[in-house]
Amino acid sequence: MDPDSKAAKSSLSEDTYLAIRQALIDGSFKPGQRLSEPELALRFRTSRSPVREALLRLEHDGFLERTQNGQVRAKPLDVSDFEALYVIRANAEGLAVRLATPRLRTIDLEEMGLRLDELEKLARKGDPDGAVAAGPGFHDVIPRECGNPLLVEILGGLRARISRFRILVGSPEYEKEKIVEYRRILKALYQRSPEQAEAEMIRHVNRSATAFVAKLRRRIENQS
Amino acid sequence: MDPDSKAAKSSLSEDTYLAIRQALIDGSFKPGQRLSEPELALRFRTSRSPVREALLRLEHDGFLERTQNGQVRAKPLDVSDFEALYVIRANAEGLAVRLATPRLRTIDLEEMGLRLDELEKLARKGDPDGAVAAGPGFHDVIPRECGNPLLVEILGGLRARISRFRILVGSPEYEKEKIVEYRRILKALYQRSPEQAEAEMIRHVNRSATAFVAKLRRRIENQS
DNA sequence: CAGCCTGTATCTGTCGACAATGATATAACA
DNA sequence: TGTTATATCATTGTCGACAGATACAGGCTG
Repeated sequence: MDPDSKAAKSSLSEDTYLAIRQALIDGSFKPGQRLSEPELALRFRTSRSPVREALLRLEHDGFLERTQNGQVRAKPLDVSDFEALYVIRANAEGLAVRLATPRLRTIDLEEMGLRLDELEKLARKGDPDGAVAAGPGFHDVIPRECGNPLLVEILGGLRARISRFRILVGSPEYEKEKIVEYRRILKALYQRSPEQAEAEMIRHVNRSATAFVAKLRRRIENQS
Repeated sequence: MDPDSKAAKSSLSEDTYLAIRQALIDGSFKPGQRLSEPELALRFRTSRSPVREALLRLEHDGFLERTQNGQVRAKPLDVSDFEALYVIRANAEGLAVRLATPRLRTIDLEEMGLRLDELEKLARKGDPDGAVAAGPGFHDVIPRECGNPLLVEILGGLRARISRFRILVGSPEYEKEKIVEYRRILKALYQRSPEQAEAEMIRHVNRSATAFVAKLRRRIENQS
């Protein structure tokens, strides 16, 4: 069997899609930068057809935009877009926990607890990279068990689009509040209270977003 | 200026996309039916390239799915998919009203009130088609004013996917409860209460969904 | 020196072609 | 007659080519 069931069959289209996507997320392709099909085809050693498909998908994913005459550019990173994304994400993450609450097995909660302890340990040692790495792990258990594949897909798309904004502010620094919030969510899960878990999650995501926007605004002010 | 700013520039890709999409929604292409690129190219008098782009977009839109070897089929209509869609839609519509509540001008509320009166009048006269036509009108004012373009897009996609299920149960019949629910939402809007508007909207969408599922289940039982 | 016109170069949308892969129908055989 | 092997056929992924459209550079003019 396929060890990774999510893996689409390898093809030039798929590879090109993933490569361009990565370049957009890590900033190799800068916001606003124009991307021409022949150039990309040359860069990724393929022809225009796979590039075209990749660009089409990325446009649909919200990474690219088209000028009036079909030219493609990396979507600029506006604060307003970020906020629009995050409002929706907060709601979606909230919905995911709410759906997941009755479905999570005790073993899942224990896994999340362990990851949380780990995260806290790393944070105490002042290891921000480790802390960042452990954070998403916690976040992945919930969609995995929410039982709604479409929601998982939507959430994945939102998170990917949001992750692009990190090139503006660097890696996220560790926040003490995060652990407190995670513990609150976990507590609500142990109490099997969907409403409370949802409320805590939404609060968590929103606070995280406002912190990010504040950082973003500082950056923009300093640079201008 | 372009009278319809949403109108993508006319092209074979776009036309083919819209045509296939329509065929999927109105049932000309049946759930599970296989769609081959050469065949579609022939049918729409174009070459495979525009067809390929159209199929790619439709796959991303959730109308199509691919077998393991890349062949494309109209996505089957499962009750579980319907429920997954509707859970998300309920939340998204709720979010949309919540965001729209402080932004709606009185004139918008009056417009919605008028449409609602109209709807009620048609319903009393026993004109289900008219009632159905007036319903969505009410629903469109809110996203239009919610101030979040991404949310509008997501909602549009969800509604389109859901609308495909109508081929299973025929046109929706008029429901008295709908008007009551609309009036409740409108009342919350007049009171400028985002939370209440959201709660009423979610309730409305959820009830509508359960009614639909019930109808669907009856159909399936009768047919089998 | 600024603004306009024009020619050039590039890009996108679309097309047909080809090879490799996989499905399908057919025929041979137990 | 059921099963298997085979040959045929259709389909997808990828490529290069072409035409129309557009942006850009450079020269011309006031």
